[in-house]
Formats: sequence, C-alpha cells, structure tokens
Amino acid sequence: MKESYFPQEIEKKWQAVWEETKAFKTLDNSDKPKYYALSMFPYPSGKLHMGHVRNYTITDVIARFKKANGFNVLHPIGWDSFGLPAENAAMKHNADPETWTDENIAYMTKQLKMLGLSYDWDREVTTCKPDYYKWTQWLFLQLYKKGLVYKKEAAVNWCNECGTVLANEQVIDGKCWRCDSVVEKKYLSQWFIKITEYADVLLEDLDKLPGWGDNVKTMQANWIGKSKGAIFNFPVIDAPSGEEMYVPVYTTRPDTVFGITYLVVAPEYKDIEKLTTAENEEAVEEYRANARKMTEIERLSTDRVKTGVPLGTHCRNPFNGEVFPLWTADYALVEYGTGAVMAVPTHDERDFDFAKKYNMPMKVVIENPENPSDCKDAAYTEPGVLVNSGEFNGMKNNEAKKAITKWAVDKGFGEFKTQYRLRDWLISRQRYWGAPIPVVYCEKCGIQAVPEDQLPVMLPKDVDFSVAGKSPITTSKTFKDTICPVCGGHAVRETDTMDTFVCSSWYYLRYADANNSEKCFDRDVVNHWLPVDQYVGGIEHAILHLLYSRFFTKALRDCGLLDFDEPFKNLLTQGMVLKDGAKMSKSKGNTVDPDEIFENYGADTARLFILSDSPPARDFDWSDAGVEGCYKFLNRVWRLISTNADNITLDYKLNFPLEKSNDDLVRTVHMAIKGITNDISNDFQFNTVISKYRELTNAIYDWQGGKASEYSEEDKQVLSFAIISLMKLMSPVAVHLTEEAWHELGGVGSIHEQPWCEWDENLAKSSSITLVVQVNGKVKDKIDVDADLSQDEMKQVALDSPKIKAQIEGKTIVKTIVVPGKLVNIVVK
RNA sequence: GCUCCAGUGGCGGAAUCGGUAGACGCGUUGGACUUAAAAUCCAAUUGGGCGUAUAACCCAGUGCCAGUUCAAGUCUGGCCUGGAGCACCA
Repeated sequence: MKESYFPQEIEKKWQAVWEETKAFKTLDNSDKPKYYALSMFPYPSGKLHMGHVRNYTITDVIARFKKANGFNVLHPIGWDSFGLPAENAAMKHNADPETWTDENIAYMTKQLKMLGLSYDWDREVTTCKPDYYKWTQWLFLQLYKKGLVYKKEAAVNWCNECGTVLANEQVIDGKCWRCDSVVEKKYLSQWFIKITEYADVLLEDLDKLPGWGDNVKTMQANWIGKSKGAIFNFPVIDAPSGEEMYVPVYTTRPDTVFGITYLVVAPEYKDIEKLTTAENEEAVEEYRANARKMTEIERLSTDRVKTGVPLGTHCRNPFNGEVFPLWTADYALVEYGTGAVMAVPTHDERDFDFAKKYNMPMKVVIENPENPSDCKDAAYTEPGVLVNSGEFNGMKNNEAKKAITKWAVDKGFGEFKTQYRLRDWLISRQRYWGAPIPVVYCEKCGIQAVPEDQLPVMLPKDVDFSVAGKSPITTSKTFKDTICPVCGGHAVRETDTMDTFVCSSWYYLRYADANNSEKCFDRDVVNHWLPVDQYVGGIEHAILHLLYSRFFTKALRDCGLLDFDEPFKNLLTQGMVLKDGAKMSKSKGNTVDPDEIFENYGADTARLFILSDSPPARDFDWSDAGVEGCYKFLNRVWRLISTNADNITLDYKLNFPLEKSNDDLVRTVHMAIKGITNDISNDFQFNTVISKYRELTNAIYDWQGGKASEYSEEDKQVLSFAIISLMKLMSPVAVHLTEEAWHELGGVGSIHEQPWCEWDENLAKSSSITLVVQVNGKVKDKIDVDADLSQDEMKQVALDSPKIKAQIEGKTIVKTIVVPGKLVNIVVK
C-alpha cells in the first residue's frame, strides 16, 4: 500500500469503476424496504457551485448510509433545464438554447461524477427534452380536463426585462425574482392553474408533515393566508343609472359594522363606472389612470400616504339604516376579497389614516370597559365590548362577529366566508425555452386541447432570438399554423410556454419510472417509491417549488394517477454556503470553484469539509484553512491505514477478555459506532459525525503510541477491528479513500456494498465513570469510580472526598441527590 | 407591523432526559524533528484573581432581567439583538 495519499489518482480510478459496473443502479424489485433520497435537481447554469456541492453531498451521504443499513435506495438526479438563462445566453451569443443547455449539462455531469455521488444515472431526467416535456404537456391536459386549468384576462405581473409575465410567487418586493427589475401590471389573457381550489387542503395537510421544519410550514401557511370572516351586501341608494345595485364587501370584523362611515372600492373594481356620478367621473377616471401607471412597489408601499376620491354615490348600512359615501382608493386591492372594503376608522388603522386625511366621521363601536378609548389619535383594534351597536350592545366583540353575521345571513344580505390570500398560479410565459402549452385556437371551435396522441408539441427550431419585444417562438414560420383537431380547419397554436415550475412540480415522480415511453409513469411504481423519504434542498424553494409540488401531487391523486397526497415526507432545508460572512456570489467575487478544490485536494476532502463545520440546516462559512484541515485529516487517516497495512486482517477475531489498552480501544470503537449511527439517524448531524471520526482516529493513534514496536497477535486483531470500523464509518463521506483502502487490504467487492457497523450496548459503555460531586449544585470534585457503583456507594465516595469534606464542614446536610452513573449533589445549610 | 428561526471562547461549533459548559476542528502561542523549510509530532489556549515559573486553589461565565428547581446553555415569563419570510390581504 502506498504510503502517501494521492486523492486525484484514486478518485479517478474508482469513479471509472463505479460507472462501468453501474455500481449505484437501483432495481425496482427488491426484498428490502425502499428509501427515496432526493436532492432538488439543478438548473444547468454552467458549473456547479458550492451550494450544489453541499446539497448533493448531504443527500449522497444519507443515501449511502441508508443503503448500508439495508434499504433499497433510490437516489436519482436530473436537470431542471428549461428557463430564461438559456434563452438569454442564446440571445447574447447567438447560439441556440438547446446547445447551450446540453453543453452545461455535459460539464456539470462530469463534475457530479467527480464528486463521487452515488446516482442511478439510468434514471436521469432532463426537463427540456421531448421525452420529458411530452409528459409535462400531457399532465397539463389532465389538469385541463379536470377543470384545473383556465385562461382569463387578468392584471398580471409583467417583467419588461425578461419580456414575460410572472407568477405572484415570483414577484419579490415588487421586483422580478430573477432579474430584480421592477414589475409592472399589465392586462393580458393568460393561462392559470387553479391552485386556490386546493388552498384549504394545502394548508391543512401541513399538519401531516412532522418531518418538515416549522419555518417552511409557517411560510407556506402565511402564503396561503387563510382568514375567516363574512361577506355583506350593501345596497346602493343612488346609482346614476337608477338600477338596483349592491356592493359586496369582505370583512374579518363583522363586529364593527355599526361603525362603518364610508366604503372603498379598488380603482380596478369592475362596477366602478356604474357607481360614479357624472360630476365625479373626471376625478375618478384620473385617479384610476394614475393607479394604473403606478408600479407594484409604489402601490403597495405601506408608508405611502393613502389617497382616494369620492364616487359621489352612497350605500345604506342594512344593520342600522345609516347612509355613507362610496370612495375609490388604491389601498383596496381588487384581487382580494370582493375588491371592496367597508371602512371603520375607529377600529382599523388603515381606515383611520384615510379618515383622518379626508375628515371622515368616526364612531366608536368597540370599547375596553376598563380603559375606554375615544379613538381620536389611533384606532382601537384590541378586543372589547360592543357599544353604539343597537341590539348587540354589551356583547363581547369576538362573540358579536358570529352573531352579527348570523343576523345578516338570516336577513338575506350576508354570508360566512373563508378567504385565502393565495392566488391562482399564472403559468403562461411569453418565452421560447419552455414546454409549449398544448392548445390550439380555431376560428370556429375556439380553444382546443391538442389530442394526446399528437404530443409532444415540439419546440420549433426556426426561431429568431434577435427580435426584441416579443417571444422568439412567434418568429417561427412552421410553428403557428396547424389544423383544428375538431373541425380539421385552420387553427393557430398557443405560443406561450409553461412556467418552468410546472416542469419541476412532478420530476420526482418521473424518477420512479424514468424510462417509461408509454406512460407518464406507472401508478404502481410511483406508489411504491413515493413519497420521497428525504428531500434536501435550499430554503429559497420554501414556497414556490414546494407548494407547487404539493399541489401537483394532490391534483394528480384526484386525477387518479397516484395514491398518496404529500410528495415529500421529510424535508431538510440546507443553509447557504457563505464566504467571509456573505453568500457566495459572482457579483461579490467571493465564490470558490469546486473544480479547484477537486484538483487541489480531491472530492473526498470537499465532501468532508462541506459537512464538517456546521449542521446541515445552518449556514456554512467556507474557509480555506478548514479545507486544508480536512485534507490533513484524510492524510492522517491514510497514514494510519497504510503504515499498519501489514498488520490488518479483514477476518479479525476478538477473544475476550482483552488486555486493558485493547479493551479500551474496542470500547472506544463501539462508542464511535453508536454515536455516529445516532448522529446520522437523528437529524443528519454530520458535523458531529465528523468530529467522531477524528476522535476515533486520535484514539487509534494514541493506542498505537502506547504499544511496543512489535504488536502482539491480540493487538493486531484489535487494530484490524478499529481500522476497518473506521473505514466503514467513513465510507459514506470519504467514498474514494475508503474504497481504495478496502481493496488495498484485500477486501472483496466494494466497501459501499458492506453492511453498516453494529455496536454492542455493553461494549459501548465505559467501565468507569467520572463521578461529579456538587455542593449546592456547584461542582466541587470529580472522582473516577466504577461504573456499576450503587447509589449508596456513590454517596459514600462523595462524602469521603477530602475536598467535599472541606466544603461541608460545619454545615448540615439537608439532602443528597444521587443521579446514577453521573453525579451526587449534596445540599447543605 | 405580523410570523418563524437563531444568539455559547479569537472563529466554526459541541453538550439524548434539566445533571462535568466549551467535545471536535480552525486560528494563535510555545516546543520537538530539520542545515533550513514543508510535512509530522507534543503541549497550552473562556475570562479574572495572577506581570517569574511550577503546582494548586478561588471567583465569574452560554444576549439581558426575573422565575421554577437540589441543579438551568437546556424549562417558564418579559425584554434586547441578528437573520429569514410575509406585508395597505380589510
């Protein structure tokens, strides 16, 4: 065995062997229980970054650990390869997005292999390939048939920079999630998926996910934003047309209806023109035009002074007969509730601000009996008792919510209403590099789905990327014109493509049956492998991808395609990779190229280091010194093995009782096995796993230092046990080093096929313990004693200690607490 | 403003149930080996009492203030700070 560690050499060698032998291929049929370990698949942007390295290493170690523990493990990888960067690169370099994407995939595949990841490459999926997007289109059609896809004219988020619309989830602080430019509102006819139909079950089923972090679950719950309230219809008494009109209002505060002093509709409110008098028309029109021009940021800014104009018409309050004016103001949002708000300035901060500015009347209707507020300086929004509220006076406001709504229901102008903030998912994109939406427009028959046997609707090749201001796909001469599947007449293809998040909402299902050319996936196969047992990825997908995927799973279940309702049983959201305290990014120039690490230190060092310093969920600060330290450690392990190679045998036998130093080492090994196994099993605490590798290595070195130059036969057996255990324990992390050493020591097959180490509970216990003796809860002495001392004996040892004697001298012992195997606490006065 | 998460040495972090605070590593300092360096090995490393060294001892200490307990990094209440998410959602 070579004395020095040459990672580059051995890594290349074993990667080739694994690839050739398909070492990590997963068979569907196995007697073993299944385990599905999944990393969020990458966008092929060009090169791997350290975030990828961290993500894939974590999942890889989990997959290997589970495999060694007797599971049939599915550990696949693929490419989320549709999307704008490919198209932008195409425009910039005048290449085509497919070539750009393919080249990136090829390069990144090479890097993944260099990292020594145990993927089943036969299940690789690539979302931009027709054999994948055919099924994305097919699933679109299933949802369409199910009534979960529709097209409508709507105010949508438009990013000028990207030249396309965005889903609500893709607008961050009023800016585009991708390019950070300000998002505008546009009125366009667009395709939507009815995710709102699943709002309630998406919220409720979060409780079925104990394996998800609370942070992600609360983020989703907030995003879905369920609130309970009521809708009341307010009759308009002076509509200019003279017709009978009502303005429905959604409120979560039915208890405050007696305090309404005006009503606000959003500038985009559908009936606003009919509710405006001739005298006010000009001002209202101007106000609305202004609101249209405003960006989402300006409009939604909370510190902006509220503005509005009166419509000139009035409503009657059916609860008390009072008459109040109608206004339009942009603090009312057309997309939420009914687009109209009943204003109670005394008990709502926003209404209060508005009322102050425009001198609206105010009327207190909720009061804290102990500390009544006149609401002159601020709205009172705390609980209280109803006043000035007719027959409801004296009622607690929380009870009044129900009573008042019920009253309105009985009288026929109100209903109980649950409202969600979640909006339908806008999926059409005016871009080229995505899955074409499989519908056509026929002059006679209207919108028609493309028949399933005509899928995939292929992306055209004859497109011009240099035309600004419109989707490149519309420049194709061959794509648009087609035949209507119903009447056979002329039809025009939809030129919008799907949001890439549609592609990534079901890829984890395809892995289970990746090579099925007949079906999207086989129901039984998917039912077997899913749900994913462990999903690992970045927190940035907490809402977007994870919510969409949960929706897809539920919708496909309802389409009868599968039989489970949550896709990801356990979710590990890994922290970011930082350098010098800031997220690694090209713009900050603090990135570390994985290739350089592979080249200088090898993949095993990279894997070890990325797991070593922080628990997976926390942010990880990259340090060059840390990499160096891990490299030195691997050298140290290698040296330990190589210098002892002649004394190591794979079929060692331990004949108890052992000589003391040997007994101690065997005990240390058992403790390490136990500790490492538990640390991986509980929450994947890889940082402590690695510290235990180091402890065990240190212990073997210490043991060796205490030995004479010549080992006894027993020494050799014990050393073999220790070193082979260390190698097996390290095999999920240092995948190449351990494989090489395994073979150098005469191992047959792969170390990665070996079962995990087992420990003996009795041998994992120390024969002696350090007894901690406290006086009044403060540690005063530590005494080495036999582990199996009785409680009385422990107490006696404690009282016999000279240090303790000195401490308690002249005091009375009030009581003595003995914690078996740990400590004695003497309470004195 | 609301929600969630976090706060422990110079740094990353460790500490099943409340039971030795600081495992393991990085860094630093000193030493061994070497002509020298690299590599390697050994030792020290929370602060203070404590500015010769050695050995020992004592006190304080896990963001802050209270509380529960024989015993609190860990539990409870109230704050402070940082991060993340949502945010005119009626």
